[in-house]
Amino acid sequence: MSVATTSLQSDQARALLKALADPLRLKVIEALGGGERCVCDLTADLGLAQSKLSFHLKVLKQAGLLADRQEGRWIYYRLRPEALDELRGWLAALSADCRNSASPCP
Amino acid sequence: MSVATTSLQSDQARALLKALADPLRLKVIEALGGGERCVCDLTADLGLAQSKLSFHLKVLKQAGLLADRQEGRWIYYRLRPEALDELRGWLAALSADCRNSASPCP
DNA sequence: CAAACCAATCAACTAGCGTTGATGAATCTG
DNA sequence: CAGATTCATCAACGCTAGTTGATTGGTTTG
Repeated sequence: MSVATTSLQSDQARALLKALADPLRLKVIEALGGGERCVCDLTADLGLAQSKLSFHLKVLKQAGLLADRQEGRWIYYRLRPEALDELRGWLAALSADCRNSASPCP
Repeated sequence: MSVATTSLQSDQARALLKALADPLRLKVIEALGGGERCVCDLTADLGLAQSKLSFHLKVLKQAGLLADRQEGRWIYYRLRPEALDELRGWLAALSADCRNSASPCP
């Protein structure tokens, strides 16, 4: 039996999918895979306009994929792997359901 | 060690995410969770314009999430759970990577 | 306190995505 | 073969999401 992570609603899953389905945001996610980073580092590493990055960070945060923390005038962002795991669980349920499929219409 | 399902490229994963990140397409996916269906059934069940459904089926098929098959003048669509599994694997890798994260910048 | 710095926000613009209604291609029925 | 049925495709439109550059708010430094 698996650890009962309260399974996602369809809408919540869609919000995560939508947030992830952008090339820039995916790069941000991957950049944060290595650990917590402040915004100024991310702009430098990814070569992005500050405004642009800020927009995407907001989207990711609102989707629940990122958490942030302020320290002085820097703001550090980090991944929330729980969000990824929840999405993974949702996909697993979807995949499982479709295997014991009913017989095709005759 | 995990079963080596050749892990997805970032771009391929993004294509899947993008295809899934639409309310209508998600309903189609869920409708096909119960097994193979022909287009006319889907339009009826989901209450969609034929043209609209056809558009989304194309998107899902191009992303590799669906497969189809013709029988007479009907066309049956079905889920490809492999695609969901591949995406799940990709998410797992992402989640795993970000756990053994390097120490935050000092 | 003034200047410098970091990041969020805003308004204006652009482009891509989904919708709509009509048309076309293929198959079956009478 | 003519008409009907099923589905894909197309062009035109509208809307939402992302981009851009400037401004604002908050923090630190001199």
